[in-house]
Amino acid sequence: MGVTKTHNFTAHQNQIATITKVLGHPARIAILQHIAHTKGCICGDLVLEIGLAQATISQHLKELKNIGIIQGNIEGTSVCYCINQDKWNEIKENLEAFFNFKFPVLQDCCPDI
Amino acid sequence: MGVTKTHNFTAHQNQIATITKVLGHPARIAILQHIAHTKGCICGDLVLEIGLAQATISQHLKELKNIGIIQGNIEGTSVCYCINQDKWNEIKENLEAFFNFKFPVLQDCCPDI
DNA sequence: TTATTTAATCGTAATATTGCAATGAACAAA
DNA sequence: TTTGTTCATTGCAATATTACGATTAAATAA
Repeated sequence: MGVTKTHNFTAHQNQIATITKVLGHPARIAILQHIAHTKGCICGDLVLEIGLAQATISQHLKELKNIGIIQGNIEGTSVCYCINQDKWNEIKENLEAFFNFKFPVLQDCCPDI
Repeated sequence: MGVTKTHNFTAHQNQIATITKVLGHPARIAILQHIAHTKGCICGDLVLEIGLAQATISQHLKELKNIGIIQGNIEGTSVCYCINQDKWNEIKENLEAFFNFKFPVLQDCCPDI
């Protein structure tokens, strides 16, 4: 146990959960914000900015790369990370679609009882 | 070592991460969708619908309650869960604000190199 | 009262995540 | 070449999460 039963859920449910799971760590939120604001930056910048060990930052970057929201270009000994804006927008729209569910008007919690 | 360094991050970063972390499991996405579509339902319904044990569903419901996105009303031996629409909208706007970051026009990844 | 129903909680096992030191790989500079 | 720089990967320890059986608690029904 401890293993999520992915097969119990729809592809869409798993997709939303995969994305939000990656977003579900403050270091990764901070990394996204920093990269977005600086138009790309190398990993070393993030170590100073965020205050976690280089290995830890590298691991968080890997997870962000996994869902495609960032990409890295090698530049000599550095790596330049930046936001993949297409993927960013795709994820944004995906979450918006989830949250834009139209509730029945004036829904109460258990109104009949 | 397995413990997130919350103090390294801003309150806003932690807030976004807390919310997305809770959303980051397909069972919880499925639960939200089911509750939203049925205008509230008891826990037993979810066990049948989702195919996890009652204890597991109850645990997921607890996490959703923790961020306030659902609420439960006791009705005899049952509990009626429903979406807290105010909180739902608050979370929605929170995530939208995060994703509505305006990137500099025509940003390339490392355009100068 | 004694069942029955329903959901929360407890206890536990399996697995995942977080974080870091150490190491490795690739390149640049001397 | 050797040395230094930068980031990825490995290996490990600590902690968190997921899942479930068993139990408990609370309300209802018989």
